[in-house]
Amino acid sequence: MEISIDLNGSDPVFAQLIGQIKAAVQSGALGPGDPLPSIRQLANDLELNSKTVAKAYRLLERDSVVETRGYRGTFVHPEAKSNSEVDLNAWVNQTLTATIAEFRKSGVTDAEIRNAFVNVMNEPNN
Amino acid sequence: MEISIDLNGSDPVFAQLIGQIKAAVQSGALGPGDPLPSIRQLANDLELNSKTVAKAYRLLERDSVVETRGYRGTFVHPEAKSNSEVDLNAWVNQTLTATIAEFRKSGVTDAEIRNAFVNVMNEPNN
DNA sequence: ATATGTACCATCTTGTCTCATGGTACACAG
DNA sequence: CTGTGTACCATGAGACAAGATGGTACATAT
Repeated sequence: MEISIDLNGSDPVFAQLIGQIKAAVQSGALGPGDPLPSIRQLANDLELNSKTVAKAYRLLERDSVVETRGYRGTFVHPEAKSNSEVDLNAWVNQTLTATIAEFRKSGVTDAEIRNAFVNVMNEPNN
Repeated sequence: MEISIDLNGSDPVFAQLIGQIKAAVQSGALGPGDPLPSIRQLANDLELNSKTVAKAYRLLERDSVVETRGYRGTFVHPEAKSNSEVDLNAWVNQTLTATIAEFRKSGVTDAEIRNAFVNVMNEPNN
């Protein structure tokens, strides 16, 4: 499992980590149950902050590509391969595109859309 | 038609202008066909930049509260009263609230939602 | 002791958007 | 020549968030 990080790239580091691990899963380089390097270990190898690696692992676990077993470490999820193909962000992107297109078609200003957006995001609701 | 602007308020100036003109329409102080002060005139009276007043007028016309007749000036729209009750922003707010709630329910991070949002807003599509 | 993931505190830089400002210019009509 | 709305150029201040960093601490189990 070789991971290379481009600090000068436009993609954030944590996203590069996610992308490369997902790619390794899909190519078969990483199989179900395979152990991943520990957060601190990987951070040390790549000379990154442990919080950055932790962030990538946290998101990978939310997508069920990775499984964390407490103090025992992090492992590839049994259904990692199929789960790594699901793109939550693509769905969010499509939905937002359609919604915003409708707003604009109705004459709503981009500034108004952005304004409403931050209002909704910052509301104490759920 | 008396308009007072609070520079220290949290609401932006152009929004205060819109609000007060809509209020004047709903109270009957301004009736259909009544002329509004010209952009430069009002800007001068309130010691504002003409672009700020122009912004307010532009949005009022989009909402059909006001009618611009080219070089002749700006006038209250025939159906200004009913149109000034329609709240475009409320619709945007409700729609976004529902959409975002669904995202969150699916485990999407706020940071991811925000990221997707700015991507969609900045896309060169229409 | 050592190592696991995780949680909280915090700072800093970078980037982007809003709001409001200013200047200049145009076509139009009185 | 003056006044209408409108359109471009541009800039500055302020707010906000992402990304990444650092330190400290915890319960867990070997």
